[in-house]
Amino acid sequence: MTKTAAKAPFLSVLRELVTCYQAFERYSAAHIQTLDLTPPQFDVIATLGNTKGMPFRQLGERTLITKGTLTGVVDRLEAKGLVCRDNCPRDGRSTIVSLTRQGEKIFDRAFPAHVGHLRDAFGRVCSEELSSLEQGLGTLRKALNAASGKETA
Amino acid sequence: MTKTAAKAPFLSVLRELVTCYQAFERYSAAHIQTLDLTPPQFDVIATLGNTKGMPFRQLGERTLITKGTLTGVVDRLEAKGLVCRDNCPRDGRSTIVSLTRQGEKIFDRAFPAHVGHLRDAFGRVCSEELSSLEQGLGTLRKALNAASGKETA
DNA sequence: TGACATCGGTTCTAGATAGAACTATAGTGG
DNA sequence: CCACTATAGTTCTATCTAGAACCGATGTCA
Repeated sequence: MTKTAAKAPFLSVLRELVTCYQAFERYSAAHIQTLDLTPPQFDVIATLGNTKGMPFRQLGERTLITKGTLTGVVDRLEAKGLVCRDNCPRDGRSTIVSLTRQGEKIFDRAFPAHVGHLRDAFGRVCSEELSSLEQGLGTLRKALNAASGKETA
Repeated sequence: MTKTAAKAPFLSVLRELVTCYQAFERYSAAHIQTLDLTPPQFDVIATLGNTKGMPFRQLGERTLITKGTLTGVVDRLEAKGLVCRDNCPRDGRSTIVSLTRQGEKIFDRAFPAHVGHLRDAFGRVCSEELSSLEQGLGTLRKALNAASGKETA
């Protein structure tokens, strides 16, 4: 009967977290796809927008993509002509990634459109509930980090 | 300036959803890894536990893994000797996946342990907050589904 | 200044992912 | 009973993923 394990009450929160996240991913990805981009590719474009470019390391921190993965994502964006790599004059190890002219065009068009798309969904939830949700998620995240011994807050 | 787009208030909820989900994934995966399983593999084991097996289709619905992906996951579990495929006597198209003896042993050991691991984290959050979180996530999920025109509720 | 640790990126490996095309079986309507 | 359609899994393609091993450039410290 897997007695204590079977129906711990928190498992339903867990399932909701997963399905909600997946619903968001699907919703967001469906729109991004119409731009011929993948979600990580869009993430990179969105992060580089309105900047003069940044090194790989920083780009990875902001997009939450690990460096090994990021190399491939940037490769494909470079192949599409949307970003370019340049040597960092200050540090011979470092590579600066920035949007090309064409990448900026995509950003200017796609970013506001995507935020608008998201607003269509999030706007259906009242702001009190959103802020309570944000707080609850923060609490859970801190609990997860604390439990994994990292105390990352 | 990407005026309307730049700092829509819901973007912070969004970011929290993503980071919280990732924190959960990391926390959960770290434990599962100690069992020499990947998260999807564990999902399959957990779903098959205490059942007599089920067809691919049903297994995919429950684990939220699409069928093309599921084939590969089951392949690897079969290679490890934890699950087996059998022809469905009722339907020649269908394949029944079930735990082997060894798979059941893993399940009996790993499933309660994993739930306990999760409880270590979720137990740090009071149950009122958890249920409020569950409700907020549900609301958002419904909003996302509604906005994508599916009205899936 | 020369040994050594560190850091930024790339490469490699194994696995997961969705989606589309494909195969074979099952059910359905004339 | 035969054509047609739908369904269950597999295969294929392109991408993403983390993590480990690697390589060249930097920085440190003795």
